[in-house]
Amino acid sequence: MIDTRERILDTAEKLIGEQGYAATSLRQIIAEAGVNLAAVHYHFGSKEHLLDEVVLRKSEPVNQERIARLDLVEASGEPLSVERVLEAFMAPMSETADQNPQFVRLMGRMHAEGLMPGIVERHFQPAIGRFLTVMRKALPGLPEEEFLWRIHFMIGAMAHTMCGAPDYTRVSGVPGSFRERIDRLVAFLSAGFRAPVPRGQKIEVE
Amino acid sequence: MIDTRERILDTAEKLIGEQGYAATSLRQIIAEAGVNLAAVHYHFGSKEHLLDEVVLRKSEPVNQERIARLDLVEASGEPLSVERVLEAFMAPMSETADQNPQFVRLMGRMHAEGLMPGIVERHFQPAIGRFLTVMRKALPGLPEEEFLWRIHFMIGAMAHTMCGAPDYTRVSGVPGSFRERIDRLVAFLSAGFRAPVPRGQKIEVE
DNA sequence: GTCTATACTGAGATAGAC
DNA sequence: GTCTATCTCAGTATAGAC
Repeated sequence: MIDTRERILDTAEKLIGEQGYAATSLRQIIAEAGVNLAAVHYHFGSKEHLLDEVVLRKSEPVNQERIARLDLVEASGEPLSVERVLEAFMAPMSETADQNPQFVRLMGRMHAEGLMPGIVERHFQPAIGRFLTVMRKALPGLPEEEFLWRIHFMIGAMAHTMCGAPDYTRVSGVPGSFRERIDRLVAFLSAGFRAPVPRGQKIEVE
Repeated sequence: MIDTRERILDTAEKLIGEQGYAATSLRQIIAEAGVNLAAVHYHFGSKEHLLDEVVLRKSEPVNQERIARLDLVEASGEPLSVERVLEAFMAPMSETADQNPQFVRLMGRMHAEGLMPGIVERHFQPAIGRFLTVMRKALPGLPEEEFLWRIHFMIGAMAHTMCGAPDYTRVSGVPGSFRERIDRLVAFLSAGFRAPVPRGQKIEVE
């Protein structure tokens, strides 16, 4: 059989995006792809490694674009705008998302099943490292510890917004592009990153 | 066997907290609890329902406390402070977390395995509904759609901070209580909720 | 090198005796 | 209420045909 490997990848991407990783058995994938069970283990070694290849194929271009845009922002000269750095990191994701619903579905499944941390560690580290470097330059006055916590808050909000609960758009009636989500998120996060640093046990701003 | 049900619950809570839900088999739970496999299905129906009972036992008091504090804040009279409402919602979680590491571990596992959305839907809805009502009063000028998106961002940041990646505290050297995390998070989110609403395609603040 | 056929181990679930 | 025995289905491993 020609292209056994590609047919497994394509079918796996489709089924895992539709049903999730845990709910999709290798036997279902091989039945729909018309290949033998052992061929999966020959080409990929395990179900987990198969997933890795499926994700890598789609996420690699996004992360390349992220790094390219971050390089551009950094080269534009300081002082860097927090908004611009956030935009450079998030826009490639939203643009891919708006054009490729299947990719969004897949990443949403990964997030919903708690598989994102491992995937991020294996495939997203270079782009994230680049982002941290440039973002740090945009916030020179923020204490390092506070900076890291705020990055942490950002990651949570971003993951939940890009990968989780897309049904929230129903509320307004309009479908709602990812581009719009990102605009809202960037405004929210920029304000958060610029917030005064809390001191002492209780915060008494207001 | 007396107290079969309770012994199953206790053992399940311990093992799932240590190893995760998927990695803990019913056979391992029944071996350590000294009961029969079928007893689990008799008392709980399925592995999933067993997990529900385990989580409910621990999360119910936290959500009760949340509602009580939100009632207090609302009764204090308007205008309500965004910080106070956020504090009322998050403090019970951090206090329980700082006192009960096993509960934190369990919730962290739930989050890491993508089981939180279902748990939230089944057990946290009343407390969240109460929070939304009071929070809305603290932000009367914010458009409804933007309000909902910002709640969404908050949920993501909060889930990631309370349940995910506690190792981030290593960076600073100090252990870092949940109380401290909440203070930082409240400051960050309050600024985000008060950010200007983005209009048009691109944001040009700065 | 690629792939097929088949067997192995362990999971959750269930029927029915006691 | 509890337990024994059994069922189905999962991922994995291996032997050997082409």
